[in-house]
Amino acid sequence: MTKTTVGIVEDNPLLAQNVIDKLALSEDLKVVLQAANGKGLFVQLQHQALPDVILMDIEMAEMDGIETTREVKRLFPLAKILMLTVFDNEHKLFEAIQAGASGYLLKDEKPARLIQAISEVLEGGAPLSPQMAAKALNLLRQVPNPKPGASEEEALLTAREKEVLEYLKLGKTVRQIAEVMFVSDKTVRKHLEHIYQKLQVKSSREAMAKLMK
Amino acid sequence: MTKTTVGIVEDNPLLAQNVIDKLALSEDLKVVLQAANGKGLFVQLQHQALPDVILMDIEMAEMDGIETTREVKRLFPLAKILMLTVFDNEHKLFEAIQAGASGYLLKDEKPARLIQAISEVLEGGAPLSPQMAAKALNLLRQVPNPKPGASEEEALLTAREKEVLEYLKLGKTVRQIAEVMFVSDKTVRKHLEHIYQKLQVKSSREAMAKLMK
DNA sequence: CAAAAAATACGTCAAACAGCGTATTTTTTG
DNA sequence: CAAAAAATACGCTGTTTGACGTATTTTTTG
Repeated sequence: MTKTTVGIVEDNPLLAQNVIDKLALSEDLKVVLQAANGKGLFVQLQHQALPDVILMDIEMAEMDGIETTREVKRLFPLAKILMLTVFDNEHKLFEAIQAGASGYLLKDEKPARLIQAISEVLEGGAPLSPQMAAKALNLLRQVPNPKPGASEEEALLTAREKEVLEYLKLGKTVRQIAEVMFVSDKTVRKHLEHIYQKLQVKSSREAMAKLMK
Repeated sequence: MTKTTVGIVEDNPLLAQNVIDKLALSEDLKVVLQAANGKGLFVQLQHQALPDVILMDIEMAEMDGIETTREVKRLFPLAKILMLTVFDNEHKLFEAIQAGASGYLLKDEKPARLIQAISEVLEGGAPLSPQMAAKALNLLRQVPNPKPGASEEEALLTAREKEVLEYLKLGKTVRQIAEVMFVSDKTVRKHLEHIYQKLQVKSSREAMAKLMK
């Protein structure tokens, strides 16, 4: 089995080392990237692959964790980002989630919990410390409509992909779409592949469901 | 230290016993109340105190977990309620949270996790299984309208058909729908046949397209 | 201009889907 | 109560879809 690659974005060297030490206890993890802030992260991502999981500090100078998360998700919609923080601030939690974070932990988590959280994220779960989960639920209860425009995700699609999606939403089959777009059905299927990838769904139905709310 | 009192509301005697067995592994817990549904719970609450935590099944006849939770919270705003379910249904999760649940776990949680979850709840936390947490975050990101829109053509459908259609609109596969509805996939297919006939469409996509305008 | 991204296209495979027939049990209704 | 409708379930068949991999051409962009 190949190791899970991990990236760390944290501006305090001591805390960064602390996290690295915790991760070192697992055989399956390998820290392949370390940066002190968003800028540093993007510089490094230009000549190396995206790690499977990124551990992101929230409080950073230069380009903070929220902003960085938003940008990473924009460029790599499938990126998995785990926020780490010392403060359990409800507003930050909300922002982080909106930005696309997959989980939210306190920095003093035990090594085992941190390692477990990483595998949870890879399996599609959302590791939250109980206090954070409580705040998340609280937000869900209170806010009847905290959400502005829905499909931030559609913006990730290329023009052609959006076009395909439009026809999909009209209930057309692949063949019908291919005809009206004057391309082969293979091409339409390839577009769909990319669309599903970006929207993180596995079927046309899921895609439609996601887009009609 | 005095023991934490626990109540169990679950209409399946086998599953209830299963939960009781898990809780028995902890010295600090004591099951002081057991009911098969909301009605039963309220009858018992008339002559005994509210337990520290209530474990509540979602799927129940008579008075289901969501409705019961809403009522319990109305009468006892400080009650701590942990939902237990076999299905990871996003809609139900949302409803449960709105109703006031403090946590949401799958029924097959390991004993240790269940016991831990109970203490988390008492400490103000919100234990969620990772899958549930992921769904919660998802809801937070794109706060949905859990309101079913009634159209003219939908009126032609039977109750069961409408139910199938709801899941279809959520992007579920036939298999997933069959599981949630406790019927075979053949039955769901048959329902779909009838739905398509009545809506005069030939595929799930067309059906969804027709319904989302 | 050179590199990167997008659009195009083909093939293969397994899973999912839709249509059709049939049939039993439950529920509703006249 | 008896008839009708709905819900349940199985089997069969052909079609469509989704997930891979690969590859060429066109467009965009730094």
